[in-house]
Amino acid sequence: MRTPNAESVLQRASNEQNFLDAAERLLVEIGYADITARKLADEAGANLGLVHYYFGSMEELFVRVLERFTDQLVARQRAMYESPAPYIAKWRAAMSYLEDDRPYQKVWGELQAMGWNRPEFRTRIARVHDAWRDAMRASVEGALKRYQLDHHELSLEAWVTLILTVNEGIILERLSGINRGHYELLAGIDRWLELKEQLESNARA
Amino acid sequence: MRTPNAESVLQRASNEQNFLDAAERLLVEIGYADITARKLADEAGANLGLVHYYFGSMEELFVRVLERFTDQLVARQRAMYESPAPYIAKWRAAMSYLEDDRPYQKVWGELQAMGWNRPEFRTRIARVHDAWRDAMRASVEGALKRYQLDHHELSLEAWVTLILTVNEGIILERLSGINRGHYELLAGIDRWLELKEQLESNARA
DNA sequence: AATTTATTTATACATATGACCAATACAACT
DNA sequence: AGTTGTATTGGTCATATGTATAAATAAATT
Repeated sequence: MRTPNAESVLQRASNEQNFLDAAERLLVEIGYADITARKLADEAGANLGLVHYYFGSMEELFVRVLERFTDQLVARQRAMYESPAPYIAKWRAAMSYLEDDRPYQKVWGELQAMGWNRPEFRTRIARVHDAWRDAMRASVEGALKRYQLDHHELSLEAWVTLILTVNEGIILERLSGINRGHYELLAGIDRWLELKEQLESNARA
Repeated sequence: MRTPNAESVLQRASNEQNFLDAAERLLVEIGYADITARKLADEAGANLGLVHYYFGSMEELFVRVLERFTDQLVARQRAMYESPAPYIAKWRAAMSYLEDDRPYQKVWGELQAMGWNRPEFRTRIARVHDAWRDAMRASVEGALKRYQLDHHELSLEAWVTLILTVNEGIILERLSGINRGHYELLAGIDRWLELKEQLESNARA
């Protein structure tokens, strides 16, 4: 008789994570379309047979990759927007992610592209978008009030959509190696936010 | 002796277009990753051998799809922005494309996703983005002057980037079945443009 | 130590794939 | 009609792929 003890359960989990890590690296390096069970085992430094021993099928492996990645993504977004920092700080934090996390964005892009042709994936990706949207809404609402933009033409939902789509558009362009105008737009928005912030703090003084 | 006459040259070209059309349909229906020579021949209603006879390889077939599609895309963008219509009309034309051309957008998305892992593709896609940007610049510049936005915080390049990335973000979200906030944002921008347009025409009167 | 279960390895297998080719059909020109 | 180059067809081939499995190895419990 042999029941798995705590240690071997941990070991098993760690081995699975090793495969998921390898899969993400391959998403970055070669994209989802060229990932095979053999390349994955190779990248993970493990035996081919383990892919199916652990995950049952490549399909299931990709589901696990998607689940782990999107869970992390949502957690990160929530953490960022839930902080009590002023909106401009959050904007800048989001922008620094945009700069630093190229591999992350490639993974996200590949997973989205997979979703375009797999309904199960697509619905999960749509849920992550919704979570992102929900996480940032309160923060944007506060900023609109603080900067007195809430009586303008654009509704809160419209502002949130604007911010989200600009972000997504920039990420998408970068995946194609396009950078033109990005710095100018982001710097311009930064200046604009700073101006609003100053106007507001002057008014309060 | 037999030299190909005009008719058979046309016939050949038409057969090739038939394959390219079939490839685009498959991009929409199943995505680039699942397209095989056999599925393509099937979709085109032609013999498998012809794929290789006409294009030499699948790789070359995809290059041809990319070339034809991007040429059409650039031509369409130029035609739209070169018209003498006021900016709000161009914006509305672009928005109606956004509504009507779902298959077009799926093809464009798939080609971009292919580009993420194929440098030759990526550079061509970047060129199309540049062409889009160049085509709209003069038009945006005119609008900024007309609506007296050119002395604001955002430079011309920043405005162009803003418009482009919002468009791309919306398209990207739609590919994942996401529509939240799109109507509100687009309607809000439309109202804002209309307001600017009215202010301007009143000032002139 | 013996037994039982979990893990790992190596290999096998049916199928799918891109590429290729020989044979045939076809159309144009002499 | 005969010749010549093109278009089309059906089939072949080597390789790659996902999955399965039998054998080997390791580890825990009795």
